[in-house]
Amino acid sequence: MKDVAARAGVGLKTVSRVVNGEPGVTPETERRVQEAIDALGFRRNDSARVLRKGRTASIGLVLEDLADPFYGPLSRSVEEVARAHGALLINGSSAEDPEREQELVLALCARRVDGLVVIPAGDDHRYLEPELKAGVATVFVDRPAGHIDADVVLSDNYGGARDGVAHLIAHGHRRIGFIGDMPRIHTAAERLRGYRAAMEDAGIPVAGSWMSLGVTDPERVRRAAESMLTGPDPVTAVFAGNNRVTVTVIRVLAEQSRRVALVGFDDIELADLLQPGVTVVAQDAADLGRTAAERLFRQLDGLLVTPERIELPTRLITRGSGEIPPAD
Amino acid sequence: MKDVAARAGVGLKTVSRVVNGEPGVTPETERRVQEAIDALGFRRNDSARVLRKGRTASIGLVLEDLADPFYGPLSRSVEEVARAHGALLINGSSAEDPEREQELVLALCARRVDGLVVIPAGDDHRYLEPELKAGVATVFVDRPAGHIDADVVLSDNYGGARDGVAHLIAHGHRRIGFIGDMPRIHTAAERLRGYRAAMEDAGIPVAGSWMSLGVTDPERVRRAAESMLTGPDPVTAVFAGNNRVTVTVIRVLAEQSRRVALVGFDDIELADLLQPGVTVVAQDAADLGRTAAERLFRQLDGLLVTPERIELPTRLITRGSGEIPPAD
DNA sequence: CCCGAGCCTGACAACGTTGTCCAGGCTCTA
DNA sequence: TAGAGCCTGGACAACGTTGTCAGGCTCGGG
Repeated sequence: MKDVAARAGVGLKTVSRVVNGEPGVTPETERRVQEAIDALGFRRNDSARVLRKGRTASIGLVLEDLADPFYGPLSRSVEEVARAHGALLINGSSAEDPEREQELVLALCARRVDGLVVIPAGDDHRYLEPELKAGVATVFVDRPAGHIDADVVLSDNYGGARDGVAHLIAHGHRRIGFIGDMPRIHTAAERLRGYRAAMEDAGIPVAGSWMSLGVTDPERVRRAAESMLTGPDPVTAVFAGNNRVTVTVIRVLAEQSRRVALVGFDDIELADLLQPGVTVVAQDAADLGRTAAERLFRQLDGLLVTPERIELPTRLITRGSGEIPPAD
Repeated sequence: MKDVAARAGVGLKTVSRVVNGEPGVTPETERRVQEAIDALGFRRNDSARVLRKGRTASIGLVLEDLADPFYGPLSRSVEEVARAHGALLINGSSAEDPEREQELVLALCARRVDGLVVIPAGDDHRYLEPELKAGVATVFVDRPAGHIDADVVLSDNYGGARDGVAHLIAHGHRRIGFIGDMPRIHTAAERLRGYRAAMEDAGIPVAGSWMSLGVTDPERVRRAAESMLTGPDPVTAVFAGNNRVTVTVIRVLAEQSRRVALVGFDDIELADLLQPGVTVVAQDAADLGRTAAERLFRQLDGLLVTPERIELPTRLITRGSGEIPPAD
């Protein structure tokens, strides 16, 4: 900027005025400055600007895995809202590791992002307290924060799972398997709770062998599914706790001779083209992201004070696999 | 930091030393400083640090759409490499709009990212020249840069498409349709070129009605597919130019009474579970991202000078749909 | 006992920008 | 023609950090 000022023969502040489109500069002067800018290929240094102004016009998004088809649309919708507010998005994947989550969040705070959208991996976020006090707007998504009071936007995991399982029960199933992630993950625990509630509502006692918790890699999901299908008290239907589990279960069911019903949590692409189509409890990832980001910016505008918990509904999409009758 | 220094009763520089783990501080002093840091919830301001040191330890990634299942893994692998180098990733979607691409890239440059990974939307990148001269490391991915000399990492779109079409020809097809994106997009043009080459190699003249270029939204892809299936010179096989086209074509083919062969560019999830399984030319998105990011950091280490063009191979995965014989 | 070496520590400038404040010149009116 | 008021432009400090350098202290050797 100094160079530009020298070349244009004006003061520093005048260049600043031109760069920022501030009023009070003669067209003639502005032209000279603009010329110098183009000639020197000058671009304002936003780091210095941030230092002076205090706002970075950027927000951070910490999620589990950018490559997961559930988080892609979520991330995109957060980005859209950020863009509408003139902010950039810094992205980080925690890989479901609480330590890595904390490391990422603190790195983002050190960058002085204006706000944070966090899909928590850990269950204790007291480390964020100084930052919150310092004014970093924060919204949690998909799972609530641990031990701190903050905004959170999530899907109705409990209700969705309960409806999905009730759907199977309504089609005559009584022996229904559940395969989900570790119950330490909020969404997984809620979905399990929904499963149990639906079973209890129908007066069906749940056998321990029908539930598989904490398995998530394809190989172990496969073994879990096979064992509940061939065990002493074989299930006639399976409720899959998330998109990755669903995909593996589909593969296992395709190999079975008898027909087994399936309802999965999370929609998956091409689910309607499979034989049978896959019945799912769908949540709207983009809507989660949008809602969270909008709330974040409302915080930044100083319009919000009390943290709130927003729950978005899920939707049962019937496509065939959930309507298969029990084959005892 | 000033506050910390005051509270610990030491100089500014001493606090800086403690924060950065620099040697030359008595354990006793360090303890006092650490205490003050904890008490005040101090966190180093990286903006100021950047301003002083000149490096931001962050890189920018500009792609078309974070929600596209092709870019998720790519983005993730770039992030992994960045993480390994202690850098954060700033993400932006251009929505295939050249203007928005430029806007994003320049915003990232103003933030003084150390490097850029760009999946270009436009075909003229001369606007980047001042930045390149200023030392911003840059690698283009998936498509080459326009009018500037820069590193680029891409898939063998031409070869992949040629092989895919040749595969259909080898299974007896002669009337093969091609549905792809606008030829102004490099990948689309290359794949079209591969299609033409395979046809020419086999001595098959291509009818204009067999090609649909520039359609990309589901509705128009559907119409294009239907018209080449029912036209005067109906095709017996379709080559789909990208993942989104493939998905729509699958839907259309599922409605047909006769069996039509299909090979798609880009792998899609669950492709193996459909009836028939979808034969595809797969490119490795994660590998593209990783290769590009690694090259970026080698640039940053000053190890590279001459821009290079790196082409990664594609892989034909046969699953059934591409092996259907022609039904004349 | 004195001096030099070596270790800690802190003062200060600088990074590039913007907000504040003031000066100088111009116009317009009385 | 003089004074008031407006408009343009520049000097300067400050944002929070780090590199440079110098000062003061301790300790050991002469």
